[in-house]
Amino acid sequence: MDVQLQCCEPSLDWAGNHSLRKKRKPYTKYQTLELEKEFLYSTYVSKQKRWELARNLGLTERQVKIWFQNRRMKDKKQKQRGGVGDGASLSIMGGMLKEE
Amino acid sequence: AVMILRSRFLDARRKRRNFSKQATEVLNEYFYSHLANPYPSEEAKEELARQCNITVSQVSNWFGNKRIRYKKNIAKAQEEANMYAAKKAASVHG
DNA sequence: GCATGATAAATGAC
DNA sequence: GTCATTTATCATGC
Repeated sequence: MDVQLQCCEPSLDWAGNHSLRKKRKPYTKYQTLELEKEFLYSTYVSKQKRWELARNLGLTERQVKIWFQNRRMKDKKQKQRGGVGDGASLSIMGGMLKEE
Repeated sequence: AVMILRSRFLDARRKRRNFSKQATEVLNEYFYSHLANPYPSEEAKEELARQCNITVSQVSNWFGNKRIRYKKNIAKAQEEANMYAAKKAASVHG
């Protein structure tokens, strides 16, 4: 909880109004799946492919570009974190399978 | 489908644990003592991570959440204050 | 039921 | 391009 009142110094310049920013809108399962599919072939997308993806998924080319940038960062972060085998047991798999 | 399963394992949200009271204390202490500029350097993050026994990424996550939620609470409190101030003013003149 | 930590879109510095 | 952020959302803890 942050109920520490600003008693003396409300001069927090870092808390500026970034409120003109476009609101984050989660992508659909289909959009994410198609993007992930393309990411498997190449972590970098050509301009032609980017145009096709944007058109087929109802996204802008800028959104596709940024998605691949964020996806590469996620990939790097996961690799830094010591790969996939993090000691997860197979017994948990069963619970996941019936969710989808 | 296989990809989704793998992402489920990699998604740490499904195994989230609250930080220890001491760790939260250390982080809050830094945050409020640097309220004018609550952006710890990479070195400071590493030191905080060591003190709190968490990763640097977790320190970054904590400060990111702390900044936005602190700012939001300030804004909400201010909004509430303005609302009651306006209500009081209206009742006086009404 | 919200507080909290982690992740997903989106921006901007460089 | 990377990368540290902002912000909303997700998933969990309690």
